[in-house]
Amino acid sequence: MVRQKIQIKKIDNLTARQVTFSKRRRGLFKKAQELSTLCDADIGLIVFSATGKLFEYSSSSMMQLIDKHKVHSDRDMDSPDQLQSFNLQSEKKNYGILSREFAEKNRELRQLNGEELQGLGLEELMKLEKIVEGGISRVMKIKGEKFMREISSLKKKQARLNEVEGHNAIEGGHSADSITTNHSLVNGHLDYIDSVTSLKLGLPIPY
Amino acid sequence: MVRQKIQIKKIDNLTARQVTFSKRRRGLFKKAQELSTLCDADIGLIVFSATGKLFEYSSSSMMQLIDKHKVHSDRDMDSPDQLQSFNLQSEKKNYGILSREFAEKNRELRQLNGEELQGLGLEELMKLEKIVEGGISRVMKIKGEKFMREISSLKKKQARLNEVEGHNAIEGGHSADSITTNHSLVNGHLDYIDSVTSLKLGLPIPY
DNA sequence: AACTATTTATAAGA
DNA sequence: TTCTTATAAATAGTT
Repeated sequence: MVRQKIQIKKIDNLTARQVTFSKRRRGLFKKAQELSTLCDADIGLIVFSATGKLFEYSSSSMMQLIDKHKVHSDRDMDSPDQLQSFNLQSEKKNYGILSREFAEKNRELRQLNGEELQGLGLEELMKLEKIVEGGISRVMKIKGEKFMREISSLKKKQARLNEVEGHNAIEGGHSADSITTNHSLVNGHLDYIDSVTSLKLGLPIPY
Repeated sequence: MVRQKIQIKKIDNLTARQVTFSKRRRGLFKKAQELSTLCDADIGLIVFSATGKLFEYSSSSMMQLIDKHKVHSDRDMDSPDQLQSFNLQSEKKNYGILSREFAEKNRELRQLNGEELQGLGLEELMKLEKIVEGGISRVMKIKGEKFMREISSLKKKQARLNEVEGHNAIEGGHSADSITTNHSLVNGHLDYIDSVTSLKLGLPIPY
């Protein structure tokens, strides 16, 4: 829609997805509020993020709205519902739903972990492999970035030490040559780690 | 907001209001659907027109979504509830526990998928990498075994065909030589597949 | 419904 | 997260 038109499909990059979620969520809520005001409509909007966080808007009361919705959709169910049996049923239903979702997530988790694979077909296995491969590459990418940052900070620290040592050396009468040599050795060592690490970790751009 | 910018207040003219309702309602539903797709969000949108007509959109099931919403909004309500309060409390406790476990599994799942990794330390990342590596190796092992079984059954089928062909050949007066040659070619072909497959799949013991 | 001049929303980048 | 900005999308008023 802007700097470039985008396809309406799940955004791959997590950060971009979160940013877009935040922006578009605001836009959506604003539009809902505007429609409600302009046209005197009763509107309820429920949004669960991928992480399960709830965002909601309601032009009146969400509870009332949901009840009203229930009436419209329940052209059938007309049990007498003694006392608060309804609430109990509802609680139990919630529990059942969550329980099933939990079992499902657990299964996914075990599958990603490489268990419970016997029942899957070749197609599914290959899809799973792709997913896990994507996962590991992301894990390794982040790990590599962390390594790089640590090494970079080590280098800076070393550079500062060298500087100080340099000053001391001059003050103490040592030659500039030895200082240079020492510096090179340190950098050489770290550069070696960098390249090896990059190779092993499959880093995006060797630092 | 176009030929002229409008104020966000109820539109006086009935016809204009109906037209705007129709246009903006479409826009709102489209935006909701886009957000759901782009950001993997679970969204429910309920709109009652001023005349009481219901319009709704849900990325999954409105019923489930409303139940999920109920759960989130019930982070407080704990009335004493005489009589069968025990069962209710117990249900709620179970529910709370399950809910937390669910959130935890969800997080694990996303981490295994390579998301939400920024907050983790080096140690944790390496542990995660080990887990995912274990996962992928198990996935590949199972996949390889499936391949092997399929190829094995293909071979058996081929062998039976050869046998039949052999009988026919003898009965029909063909030489045994040609049969052997044919058989070798078939096996050679399959053995080639086997070794390549083994290499690509990282099989435990090349069949 | 269609059109279109403008306003809004927003993707990408800082 | 928030701001900026170029561009896509939505839409108010008109036909």
